[in-house]
Amino acid sequence: MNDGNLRKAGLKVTQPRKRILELLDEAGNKHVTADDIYRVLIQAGEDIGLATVYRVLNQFEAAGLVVKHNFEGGQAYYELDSGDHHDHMVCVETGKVIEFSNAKIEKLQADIAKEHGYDIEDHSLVIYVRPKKD
Amino acid sequence: MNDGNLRKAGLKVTQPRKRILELLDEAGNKHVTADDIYRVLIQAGEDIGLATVYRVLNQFEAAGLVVKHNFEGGQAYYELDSGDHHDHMVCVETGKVIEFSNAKIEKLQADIAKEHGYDIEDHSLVIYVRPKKD
DNA sequence: CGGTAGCTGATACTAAAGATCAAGGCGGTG
DNA sequence: CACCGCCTTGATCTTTAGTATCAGCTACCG
Repeated sequence: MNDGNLRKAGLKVTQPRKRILELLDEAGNKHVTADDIYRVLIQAGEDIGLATVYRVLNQFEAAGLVVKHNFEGGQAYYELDSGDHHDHMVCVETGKVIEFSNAKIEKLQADIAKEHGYDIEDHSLVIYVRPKKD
Repeated sequence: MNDGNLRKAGLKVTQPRKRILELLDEAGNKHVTADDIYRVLIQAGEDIGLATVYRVLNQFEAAGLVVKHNFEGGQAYYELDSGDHHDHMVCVETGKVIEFSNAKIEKLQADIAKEHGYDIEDHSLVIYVRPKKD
């Protein structure tokens, strides 16, 4: 069923690509690293190489199947592209990631870009938070 | 003159630290990498190690003298902390970086965090833009 | 001026990610 | 349905950003 997405992207429907897509699907709106994916698949007895995971994730990103986030910490995080844009709030204590979207903020950004003579290509907003003190 | 800032941060006023501070000051609101700094200093005939540059930048960041940005591309960018918070707009065609700040956006972010039971610790907003078509 | 705590540069190391390449599998053609 | 070309794969080596280590040096307090 997901095979169609791969074909549309001009990618052969291979075992590793199917597995990785599946896994991203199961992860839902959790954000995983290339290494997370690799370890889970190895654990599951798959015969897969880390290089393949990186390669496939890049292809998925280029194809628009997947979104890549560069939070702090050096590692890239991936999630399936659900189509609806959203931003992220990361708790610096628990590491929890909350997704949100706010039309007003989006609008303000577009306005700011326009003021400077630009069009928005993309944007990345990450709010780092900690639990409210009682 | 800038020595005071170093002392306040509990750091000895050493040659490498003075040089790096100076260089950041000259850079103004341009954003430089650790490697940029290293290369410029070596070029200028200084006897400095790359490790020192990274170490000092971390200390400066911890002391609040410097702000570290994680744009896309894997390398961290640094700039002197001017005190007034601002966000960044990066032109994907020219690489130009424009700083801006918008009180409404800041306020909306605080509201969103509060709604979810969090306080804002920090945030990072980068808008990727391209010149408006005529 | 000394003594010492803190700093430095060289070097070795780690981790994330990309490049390479021989071997293998997908899928179009007959 | 078997074949063959070409895309893909896994293992491995390489690259790059950044950190850890450690012997020697230096700022700075008295």
